[in-house]
Amino acid sequence: MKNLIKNIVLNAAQIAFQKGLLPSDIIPDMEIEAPRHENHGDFSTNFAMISASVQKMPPRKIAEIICSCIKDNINEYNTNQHKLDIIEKIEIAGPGFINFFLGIGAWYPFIQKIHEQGEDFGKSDIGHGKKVQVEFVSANPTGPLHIGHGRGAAVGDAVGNILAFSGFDVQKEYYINDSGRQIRTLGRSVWLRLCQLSGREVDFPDDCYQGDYIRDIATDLNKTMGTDLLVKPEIEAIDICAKYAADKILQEIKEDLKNFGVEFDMWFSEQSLYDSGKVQDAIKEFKVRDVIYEKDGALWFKTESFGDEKDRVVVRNNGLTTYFASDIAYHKEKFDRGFDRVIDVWGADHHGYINRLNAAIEASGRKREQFDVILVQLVNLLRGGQPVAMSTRSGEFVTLKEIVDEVGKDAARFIFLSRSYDSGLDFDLEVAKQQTADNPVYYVQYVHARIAGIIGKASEQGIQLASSAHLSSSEDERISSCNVLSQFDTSSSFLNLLVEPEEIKLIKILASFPEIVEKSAAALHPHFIFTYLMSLASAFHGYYNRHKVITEHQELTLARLCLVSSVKKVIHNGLTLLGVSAPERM
RNA sequence: GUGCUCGUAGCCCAGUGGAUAAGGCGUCAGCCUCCGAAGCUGAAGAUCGCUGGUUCGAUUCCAGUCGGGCACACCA
Repeated sequence: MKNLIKNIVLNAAQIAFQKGLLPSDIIPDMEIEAPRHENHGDFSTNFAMISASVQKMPPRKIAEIICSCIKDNINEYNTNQHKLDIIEKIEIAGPGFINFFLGIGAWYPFIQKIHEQGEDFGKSDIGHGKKVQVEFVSANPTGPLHIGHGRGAAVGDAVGNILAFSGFDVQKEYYINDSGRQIRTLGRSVWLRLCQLSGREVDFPDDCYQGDYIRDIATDLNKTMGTDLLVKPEIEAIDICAKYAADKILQEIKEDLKNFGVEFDMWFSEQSLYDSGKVQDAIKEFKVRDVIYEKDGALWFKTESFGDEKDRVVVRNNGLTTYFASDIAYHKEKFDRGFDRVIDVWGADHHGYINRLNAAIEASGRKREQFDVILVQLVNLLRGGQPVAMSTRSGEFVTLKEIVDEVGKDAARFIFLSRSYDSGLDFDLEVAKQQTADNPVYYVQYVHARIAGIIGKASEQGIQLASSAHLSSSEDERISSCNVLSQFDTSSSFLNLLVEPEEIKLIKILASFPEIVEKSAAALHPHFIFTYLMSLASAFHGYYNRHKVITEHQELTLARLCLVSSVKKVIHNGLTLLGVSAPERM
């Protein structure tokens, strides 16, 4: 629809130039937008205002010329199968806006489109099949996932879904930090607990992992191979403990994510980068590119010349590589695997690493635009308005699993995606659990279930979705009103019976879904979908309370069933992008 | 101290250059003999932190300033 308006304006500008009404044929990049206020029309363009300087004319004058050219040709646009005007009125307003008022006939085709496209409505190809990798969560396998990981998981997963829906070839990946000191610390923590279990007197230092899950793992290990382990040399025993524990914790992380509705295409091990020599290869490559130098017995990467505040060490003077070294190798590896674009989702506390990683991307010969970091701000966990005390050091924290168990996957994900990840988020367990208006997930899911109820009721009354639904045995297909549409759209234009303001408003919102998805994909902001779903839900509830879908008048009933089942489909599509289910019953 | 980020109604928050700043909570007043009240309608509530700049136009971009959060290792 926006494109149509744009073409109309472009066309008019052409004609105006040819007729000599406008001195220049330069067309600046105009915007077509849906104005906030209804009395400013359905679409509006700033064409006249941004053209003022090139045309050397006042904006309102340009707007008048464009409008008269459009009006001369208006009949070209006003033909469709509903025999209703598409362009009803054009106005000049304010400083030079050209406002388009569409006739209701312009909107009915969207209902048909939604029914034809179903789960594909909203899809686009703006990604042109580009390969994109979204890496998220990537928590160390040294302890269970907590609420912050949950937000990152919800954001990363939704961004991946939205990009895939927009024509990108998306891979979701989890980077496993299974190398380095924290894994050794994990091994030591388990081993010390194991020693305690066998009755040895040992100190349990502060820098070890304190959580109860360490004891549980030690207990397991004690049962299976406790005595064998205790006679081994300490270093070897710690190594075994580390492997066992990391593996076990990773399995639990996978399980928790699965229960949270997140599935990764790839689990990538940091250790594998060392094993395959890729970390050393990357360092060699950087030496060849002359972006690495030696100082004080360490190797430094010249990140400062790529915009970082200072250079960074990649190999320490004790010969060990830093975490940054494997990160360089990992990101080089990502692009070597053929991704055109790489997106990392990080906790906001890591923002200090963006510059140095950007440096690594550029030094590897990639463009900075190919790499995005999504910084997800922290989550404050509350219960009934009171902060829940959490301390990693003491090992006392609420895990993602506990949250999902308590409030459910849908409520948790929806709340995580309800705000921009740029802002901190208060997550109140009591609110998330309540089935009240405070809890937005029910507000939206309720629409879906309510419509399912209406369609079921209509079906019971024999209003027909059922008779035309041929022989389908599945309930979903039986209640689908696609069949109704195909039965009617060739005959009378029964959708014309949808004339209530609330109905037109609903269709307009439905029609804007593809644009919202596109914006959401371009900005990498899933909460646009959230906001959209809330406004669609609100419009539906308002409509529902004012008008009956099932009426005495059969064609009107069918038209309304088509409308509400369109709403149901779009709600479903939006919720699916966010990883939230759309229940038939609640 | 340096860097990043956020300041919008009593509280939470949307709005990535446009016209009269959108919702929700809370408060007040209403709506179920009727397709699901997990819903709806109405009222009150905002100098968009402050000061400048860029422009036809700034909540939005830039600079400065104040306030909150975070980060500033040869740790991961």
